[in-house]
Amino acid sequence: MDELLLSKIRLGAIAELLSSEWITFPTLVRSLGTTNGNLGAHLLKLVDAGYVNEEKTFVDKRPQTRYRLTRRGREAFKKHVGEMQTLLRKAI
Amino acid sequence: MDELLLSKIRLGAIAELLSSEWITFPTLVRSLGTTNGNLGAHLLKLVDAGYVNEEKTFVDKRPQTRYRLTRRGREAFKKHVGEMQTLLRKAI
DNA sequence: TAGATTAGTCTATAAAATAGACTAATCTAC
DNA sequence: GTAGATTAGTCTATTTTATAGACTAATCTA
Repeated sequence: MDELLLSKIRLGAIAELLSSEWITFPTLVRSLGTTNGNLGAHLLKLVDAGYVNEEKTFVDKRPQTRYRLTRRGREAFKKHVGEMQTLLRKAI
Repeated sequence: MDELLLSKIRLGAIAELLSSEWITFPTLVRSLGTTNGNLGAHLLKLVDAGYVNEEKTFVDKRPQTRYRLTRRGREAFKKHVGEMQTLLRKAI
């Protein structure tokens, strides 16, 4: 079981990233309804695990950090769901 | 998203309970490889949420606490898996 | 009766999540 | 140009949660 995926914020971030390409930090803060500090800590874990890529650039002379799901992150999420489904079969 | 189900120990307990009827406390401790105090705390949350029933009896003059998944717990787990699947569709 | 075993709770510690202060830079309006 | 507002993001302190193991109370074994 993937402990990284046992988190509301991290799962929410992955959900957002599943359907788009790059998403910026402030966009994720708003869509997840959390705070800068909290999201920053969670994203760091996802980056460290290789589940998301982080890219720091400047846009209009302002810093911009954006994130994208990696293949590895996508596969990890699929695997996680598969494990849950396997468990669920026992429930029916 | 059901925060109660975002826990390795609690998910593990539910996985055990999905396939059987009543399971005793020490059996769960052994199968989950955790400690008494830890499991006790997690089971308390599941009981408080109405996801599992707790029954305290005496067997051979010894106390025995055993647990069983409730319909509500089963449904909550199903719903949780369903939500994960919904997310996953975006990933493929 | 002494020591070992068992069930389970209680408590202290460790780890994780969270909020918001803080820094540094740009923008706006005077 | 400068004062105040805004933005991005990091850092730190606090709160919450998870965890381990001590502890209690009872039974069993020799």
